[in-house]
Amino acid sequence: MAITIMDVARHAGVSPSTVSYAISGKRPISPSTRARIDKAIVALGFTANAGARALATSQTMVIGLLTQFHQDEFAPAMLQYVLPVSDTARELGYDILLVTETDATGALRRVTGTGMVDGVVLLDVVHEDPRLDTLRAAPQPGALVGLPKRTEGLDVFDLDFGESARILVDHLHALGHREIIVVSPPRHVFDRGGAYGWRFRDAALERGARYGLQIHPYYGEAQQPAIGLSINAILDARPTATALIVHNDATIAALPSVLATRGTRVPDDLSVVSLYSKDFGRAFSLPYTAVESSPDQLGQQAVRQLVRRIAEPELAGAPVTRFIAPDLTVRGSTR
Amino acid sequence: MAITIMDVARHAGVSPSTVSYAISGKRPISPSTRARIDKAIVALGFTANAGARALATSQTMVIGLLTQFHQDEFAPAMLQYVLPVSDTARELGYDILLVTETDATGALRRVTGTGMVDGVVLLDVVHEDPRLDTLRAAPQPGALVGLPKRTEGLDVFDLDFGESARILVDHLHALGHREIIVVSPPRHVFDRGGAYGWRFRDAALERGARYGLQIHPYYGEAQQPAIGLSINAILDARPTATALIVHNDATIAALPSVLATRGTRVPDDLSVVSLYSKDFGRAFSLPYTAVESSPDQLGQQAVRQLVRRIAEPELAGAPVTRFIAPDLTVRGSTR
DNA sequence: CTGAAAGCGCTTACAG
DNA sequence: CTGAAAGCGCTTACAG
Repeated sequence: MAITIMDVARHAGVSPSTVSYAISGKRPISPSTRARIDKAIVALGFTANAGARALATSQTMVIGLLTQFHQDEFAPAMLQYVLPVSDTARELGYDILLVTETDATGALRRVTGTGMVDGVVLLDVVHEDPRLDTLRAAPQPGALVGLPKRTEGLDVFDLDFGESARILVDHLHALGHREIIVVSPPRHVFDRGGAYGWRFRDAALERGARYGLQIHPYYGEAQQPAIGLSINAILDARPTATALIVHNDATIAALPSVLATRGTRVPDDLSVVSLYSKDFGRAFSLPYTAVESSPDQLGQQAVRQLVRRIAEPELAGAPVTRFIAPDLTVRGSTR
Repeated sequence: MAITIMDVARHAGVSPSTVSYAISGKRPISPSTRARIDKAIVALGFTANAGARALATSQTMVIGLLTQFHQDEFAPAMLQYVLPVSDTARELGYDILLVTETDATGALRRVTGTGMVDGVVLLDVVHEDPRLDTLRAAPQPGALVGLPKRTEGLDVFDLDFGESARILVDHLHALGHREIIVVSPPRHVFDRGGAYGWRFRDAALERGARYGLQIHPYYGEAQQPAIGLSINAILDARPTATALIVHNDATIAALPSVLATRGTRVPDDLSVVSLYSKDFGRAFSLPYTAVESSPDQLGQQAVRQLVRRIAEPELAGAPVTRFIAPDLTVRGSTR
């Protein structure tokens, strides 16, 4: 049906292999032959069949993107990761197969087993992620966004949550705050093994202890109206606290309206700092001083490393675990 | 490298074709043969190579999902469409190739030309969408989400924005409101040809005129702080208006905080109605009576129709343009 | 500089 | 009920 390399060859009066070489540039072609081939390609509107090429080369030029949408997750945060991965992949010549199935392990087995992809990026990796065994057994390489318990043999990329917490505590400490509330992700994130929760919280506690600060850690909520109720309860319970560190997407997104309703002014009544990306902050109009969570850098680095491993396995070297250095953006929400 | 149908055949002591038939079920296999084949498949961990299968059958079992991310777009709204499309596709046995390139037309040509996909879903279709000519020329079928000017030969799915506007005007009219503000999408959405903008606004104006209401249409903004400034300016300019219809994702998301800051109470000082999806409302904790924008239904219907056209082209019939019937959810934001 | 041929791993008429 | 063979549309050693 569609037009093939045979059609182009006939039209140009050469053999199919010559057309193939002309396209790939893998061997010299005389100018006149090349011209005829180019003309034929344009005239017939030829594009090489991806399946045939994949079969012949064992390369699909497709990367699988494995997302996880927990039912209780704050959805708007996900797209920030998907887009940079997709854009970086395309820059490097790869397309993205988006895999959103609930049965993530089965899905991973499927896309690697069928050879649909040359490699995979796993998003939202948790402490004991069931996908990792499957990934290790797969013939294709993979890159993780999110730090699991065991990183052996895997390329891992994550924000440095510990350092992020220390930067925020340092910032508040330098301003003279002595009693600080920390709102973590919801409890179920900890239960599920989202290590970023305790990595951030524990670092904040430790740093606070070193300075002799009072740090009050709380689990946050993921949805309204629970968010508003919990913030109000926490602030009521800690009337002498002067600063709030929010490490919770849903809570920080709702915070402006929660505080406005409560009549709490930032930074006059309360200093607020957080951790979110530029895009997220813009979407939700967040005015808070925050560590940039850099989903674009994470996605980009993961894809680049993955492609390196796909393209030149021998040169890619030992597995890496890379933490993005946090970057504080001051927005005047602290006093 | 990976294990093939030949390996399975050898292991089971049958021919490769028999293995293929056993897997596809396209011809009867004796119980004992079938048992040996099944055992071999499990023992070797065989999964058919997708590229080879695609080449042999000219079916990839992949659907291309063409998204458009306008730089000024309100990103959190996009994922609502992506997920239902992906989930529905998987239910029907298809994977999703996610295409996010800025050069949407070129990308569409690429994925259809290489035969990477069996069909495509175009998201966020505008009035004069440059992708449509390419789609019409492609050998694969496509389904649109969003109504273009010319629908010839295409399957189109969209919310009934006209009816949505009428339902909201009717609702306010029945409550006795006589002067109503309508906030539309940003002007650049109209400029770009996002027909949902004027379909909604014009229907609201027409309906209002029929009842003898005063309807004040305004373009909304897409980002803070412009959103807050514009809402404040509009409300100041129309002090006698008693109701606000918001057809603008970014504005409705910011409205609770804008109104709280302003000291405007809903519904005591102002009745507010809008148009957004359940998930969107939950993510942003929106308390407004609204028409449900049903991205899940749109995505699902588009994929189902597309798969019908892929699987049985002759039975799929003439192209359809289908409008989802709007559904009002009353949340008590009107008086 | 170019061509003929084998092969990638499946599916599916064609035979029996 | 099963097998041998052709073919899907490319790529790439092998020859010249």
